[in-house]
Amino acid sequence: MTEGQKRGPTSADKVLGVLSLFTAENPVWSPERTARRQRVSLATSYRYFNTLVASGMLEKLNRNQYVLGPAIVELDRKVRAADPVLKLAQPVMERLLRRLREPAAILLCRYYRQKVMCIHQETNRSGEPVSSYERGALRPMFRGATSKVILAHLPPRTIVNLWRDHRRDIVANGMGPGFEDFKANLRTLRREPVNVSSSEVDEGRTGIAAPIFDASGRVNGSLSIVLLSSPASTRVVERLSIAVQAAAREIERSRGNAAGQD
Amino acid sequence: MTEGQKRGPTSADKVLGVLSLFTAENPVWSPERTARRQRVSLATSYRYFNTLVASGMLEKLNRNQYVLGPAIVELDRKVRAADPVLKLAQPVMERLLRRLREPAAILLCRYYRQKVMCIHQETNRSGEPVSSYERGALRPMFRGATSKVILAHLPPRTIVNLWRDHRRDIVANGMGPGFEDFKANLRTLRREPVNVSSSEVDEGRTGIAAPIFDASGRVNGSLSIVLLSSPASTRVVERLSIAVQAAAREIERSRGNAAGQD
DNA sequence: ACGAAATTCTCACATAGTGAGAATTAGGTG
DNA sequence: CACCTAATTCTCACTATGTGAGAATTTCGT
Repeated sequence: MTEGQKRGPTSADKVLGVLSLFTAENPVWSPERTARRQRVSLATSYRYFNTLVASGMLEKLNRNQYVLGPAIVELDRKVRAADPVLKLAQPVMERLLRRLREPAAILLCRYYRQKVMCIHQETNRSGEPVSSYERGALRPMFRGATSKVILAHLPPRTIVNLWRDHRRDIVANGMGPGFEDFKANLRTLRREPVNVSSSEVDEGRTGIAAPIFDASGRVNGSLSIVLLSSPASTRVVERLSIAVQAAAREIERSRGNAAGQD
Repeated sequence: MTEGQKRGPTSADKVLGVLSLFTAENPVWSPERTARRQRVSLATSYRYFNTLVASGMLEKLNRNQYVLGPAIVELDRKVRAADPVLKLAQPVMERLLRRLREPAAILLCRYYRQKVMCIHQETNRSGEPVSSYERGALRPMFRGATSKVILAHLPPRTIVNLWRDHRRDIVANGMGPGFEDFKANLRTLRREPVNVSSSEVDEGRTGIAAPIFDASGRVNGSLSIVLLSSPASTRVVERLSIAVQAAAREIERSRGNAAGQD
């Protein structure tokens, strides 16, 4: 475990790194600003932009303005088409949703880079925002039913890494103060077939989540019901808990696979 | 116009090139197969895969199996969030759809790489496939209302390039046989505020499409209604034509922008 | 058509990407 | 649980190629 030689980022790393500068708040970048940010020359920055534009990952909007490009849209379609879990889950999610009377959303989520990402959302509230937790959106790992139910079943390696990197956050969410406490909390979570959490992510929302496992028993993600209105009666929660569980089982039954490292 | 020196693909080009190997039919690739395909050594191919996995663009599924990764999902969300046309169009599309009684889909499309790409689809047929023309899907440039209405308004440069690269296809779709004929056909298309085409893409479907222009008068894309059932009465088509036009205008009114080169 | 800013080009240099093969790791199997 | 094979990483020498500085050129708004 003695530090291996640190290898500098490769050229392609830096090119791909450009993409991660683009965010919802900052969707437009210029080669100049990027050059400064990445500590490369302006010429090099232009070279990066050109290869990214050539591949369609970026698109030139105007003179000095580049945005994320259409190749990404095309690629995401392929991701959807190739995702076996999504393919199996979607009809199950639709059916589950159709049984609900209250305004709600059904979420399919997965672990990604120490966070949880939404893969698919079905909602019965057409038009307006039920949950901003839509495909591609990330949520914290330690709050909300959707996340916690995944967290609880992550492999030990990953748990250790999470503790190493997010100790403060874990403690702040009442899963501390020590590593042993954290593990004990996860053990407790694992005992319950579903997790129910209220107002942990969005005020007033209640999440009811069940884990989805792959053929070899690893957590593949989670399926959850998000209720718009604050906690209904206990009986309703119980009914819905059984429903998500059943749906998760149904998805598992047709055994797909997907990955998830840290 | 004497050939400039051909510059070989840069390293990053080749790394990004790996992504384009992944398709719906062939969603899983190994470093080995990729190495042969790209004419690089196995070691280099592994290096490519590693940088792509590190960035999340690829994901290791199993031993020798890599698939497109979650970073793409995350990026597409940012693309959606940053797309001003989409943001404006979506509510308009929903409203338009709500007025239709017949099973239908509303499509928002754009030009991309000598093809037309779907940006968003709204449908009133929940569950089952109304149109496989969903976000990220590509369609031929010379068939279907959705495409033709964009084609008609592309800038001259692009038209020339299309003729150069797809003469055969253009002629096969009855827009030939010469370049002058092609241009004449486009002129005719431009005269009509909407285009109506039946069974050109999918058997039995009818598309009614209107172009969307940006602030400086360039085609930004198209808005179209796709009817599931074969051609209704002329009166219905006329009513819908007026509706798409109105919707397209409405989108334009709140002036967004987007790009589109060849 | 003009002028300023954006973008590409040139070129010499050294970094860093490359291939061949050895070394190591990982996963399935008996 | 240890083996065996295939997958993956590592080493290293070499040279291709990515890089920065600045000049040349193009682009676009006015």
